Amino acid sequence: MSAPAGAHTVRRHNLGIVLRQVATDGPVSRARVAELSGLTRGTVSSLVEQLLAGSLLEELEADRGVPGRPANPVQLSRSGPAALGLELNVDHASACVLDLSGAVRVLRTIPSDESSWSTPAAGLDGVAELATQVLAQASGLWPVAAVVAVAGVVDRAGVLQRAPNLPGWAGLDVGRELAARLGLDVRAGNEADLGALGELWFGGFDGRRDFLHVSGEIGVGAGIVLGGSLFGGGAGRAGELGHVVVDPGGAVCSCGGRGCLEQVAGQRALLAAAGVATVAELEAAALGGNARALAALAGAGAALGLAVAGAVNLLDVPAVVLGGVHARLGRWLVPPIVAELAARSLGGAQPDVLVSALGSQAAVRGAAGSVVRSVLDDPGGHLARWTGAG
Amino acid sequence: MSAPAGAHTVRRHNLGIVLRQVATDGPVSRARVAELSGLTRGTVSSLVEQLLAGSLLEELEADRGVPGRPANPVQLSRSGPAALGLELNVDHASACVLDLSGAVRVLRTIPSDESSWSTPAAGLDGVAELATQVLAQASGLWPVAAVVAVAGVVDRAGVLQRAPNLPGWAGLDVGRELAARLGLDVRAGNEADLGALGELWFGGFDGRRDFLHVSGEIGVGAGIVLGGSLFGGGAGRAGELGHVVVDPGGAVCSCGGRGCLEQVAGQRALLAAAGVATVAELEAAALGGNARALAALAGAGAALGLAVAGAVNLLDVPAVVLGGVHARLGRWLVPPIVAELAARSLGGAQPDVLVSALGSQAAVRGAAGSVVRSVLDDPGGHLARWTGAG
DNA sequence: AGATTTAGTACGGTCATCGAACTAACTGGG
DNA sequence: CCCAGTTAGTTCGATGACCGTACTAAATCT
Repeated sequence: MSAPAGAHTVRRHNLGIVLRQVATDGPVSRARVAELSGLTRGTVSSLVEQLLAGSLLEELEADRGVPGRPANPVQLSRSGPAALGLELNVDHASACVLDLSGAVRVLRTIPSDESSWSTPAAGLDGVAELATQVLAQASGLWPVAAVVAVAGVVDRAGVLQRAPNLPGWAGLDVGRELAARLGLDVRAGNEADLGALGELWFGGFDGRRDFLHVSGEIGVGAGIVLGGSLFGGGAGRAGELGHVVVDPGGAVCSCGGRGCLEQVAGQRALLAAAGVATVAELEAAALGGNARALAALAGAGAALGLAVAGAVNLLDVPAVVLGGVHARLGRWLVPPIVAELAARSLGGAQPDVLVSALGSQAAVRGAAGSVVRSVLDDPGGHLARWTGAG
Repeated sequence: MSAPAGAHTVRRHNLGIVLRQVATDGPVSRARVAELSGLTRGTVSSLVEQLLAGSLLEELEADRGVPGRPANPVQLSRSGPAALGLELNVDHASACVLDLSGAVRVLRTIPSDESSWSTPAAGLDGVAELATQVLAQASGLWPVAAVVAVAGVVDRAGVLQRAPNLPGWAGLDVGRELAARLGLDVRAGNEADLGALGELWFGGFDGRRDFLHVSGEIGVGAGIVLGGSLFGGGAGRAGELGHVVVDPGGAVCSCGGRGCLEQVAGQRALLAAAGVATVAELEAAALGGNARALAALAGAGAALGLAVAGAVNLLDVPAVVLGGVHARLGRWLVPPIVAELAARSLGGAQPDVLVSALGSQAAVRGAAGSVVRSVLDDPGGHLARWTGAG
């Protein structure tokens, strides 16, 4: 059953309404918030006062020039609570600080080849180190929480269940480990899922609230956004696209299966098939018309299309966004994907295939963004934690 | 943005809490509701009084025998508002009246071969007629709303988008049509979806809140329940399993495609393949070891398994429930489905394959149940409509 | 008969909203 | 230079709903 409501609940709810109204309508006066939200001006004033006191909002200078008493607009604070996003991937790690408005204040990515991070502990130390660095650079901001994107299946408790591409990491509670190192609340999430959220909030596909985000790194994951929120499936493990079988007789995968999608369309497999060492080389080869590179890309595209078609038909999703490394290779991957979808889509209209502008930054930004989102969703809870009892 | 909250909102929320507490804990005293819900006894008394006045609850005789002042338990009213569920299928129509407790008070099914209902209008009249009959039999109950299950794709506005098995019905706003005939609020929903909800609420798979319900009638649909509520996908059209291609070179389907699942596992196709006329005959033949019947069932099972495997992997659903006609044929269909799932399930555990006890009644009961649910979800709204302004 | 126990009611206090009246601060015109 | 007009924001009493506590009610147990 759910919790009983009281006056306190009402306050909490309305704090959220006001904060989100300010978030969507930029700098805005109390009077206008009242108009837009349906609350009275008096109530809005009281709510705004509390949000200002908790430095979730900040007041701007009065803007004169129009008749009437000048408004004192408020906006999301640029110097208060901040969101820390982390990403822990196979070949790189990233950290990113956002202010409440969602603006990127610091963002750093470092390579992390296996040699330098020989053990999970070393990797966690490395990420924690990176996090403290970016936080130090984010002057005037203090982190309220962090979310870390990891390349593996994270269960609802935050434990990394499976991570075929991060040997030795399975079973680790990454959130807890990092929380201990950083002295911050840290939750872990799937890299593909958080990438999808990053795309939703910062990707510039304005208004698209339903899509499937294919996140190609070493592995291949899919995050599903429906109705503007993440769809996790039955146990939060939906969208494990990387291990859909696209070639029953294909190469053996790290997951134990055979012919998994990521053995054809994952970064490592793709580079190997093209006979190059880096994504940049692959791009150059493809631009130069190299037949082997083009064939590898065509094969990857077809495999992606096959895997995505099933998801799209079943979930009735109107768009597919290519992210991660696949975004950089979009010009070659999109045509075979579109072709495959055309051949396989039932009844409904064929989904659009779009290319992410965020590319490999989607996951960190989504991770940080979900911290921002949690504050915006329940500012009352945030205030209680940080001013009432913290 | 969402609506501002006030004292009124709190009341509404708490009315729901109390009503649902009574719903789950059977006849229960005010004091116990207070204990369970976290509200105070005074508040619960006031809320219960309002629910009694609106005849959503009814008071039972005091139960003596224990020390202390005897409790005056309340329970969901058995003689107040009722829910009307309707089903409009290819070869039958049903109507069902539930009281607030979810108990079936009247349930009738009539055959509806194409000859008797030559036009949609005739069909609608027939269903309306059936509805008035069952309502007349439900003495002491007055219907607050109805939901009608139809064998086709219903969009969010309630319009029947596609109905390959109900020629001439596409484009019809079935809810509005029946509302006009019955003088009741009627919403339309997909038969497979409502069947899944029926299974969730009345199927006896206690505690299972995540499953895929395959509803086999003339067509084959799937309703997906995740976390105890229906998953509709991007545009509410998720789970159109019947037209997944399972045999690219197979028979032409009414949807225009080729080799659709329902051309192998739908009732009509299954009977044809087995060379019998009715489901009862098919059962008898299979029990008698008839080779053709067994082969038809094995083929249908394999095709179902293939179609379901994709859904199960993508959505991460831990169980599959066979409903409709497929429930009756469960003993022959389950083994090939299990085999196919075993061959195709990735990483996670293999889902259970269960057989519905409700069979073809799942959809009507789910339809009526969703009316009950809407009252339980927002009794304040219900009271406002029926006692405040109606 | 009185103690004990539990159910339900009554009442004052608190909190957050609303509506309306009020004050504040600016523009623009005479 | 001053005053009307306009819009922003605050103040204050009323309302509604909850909570906590104290009270009454109606049984069983000793």
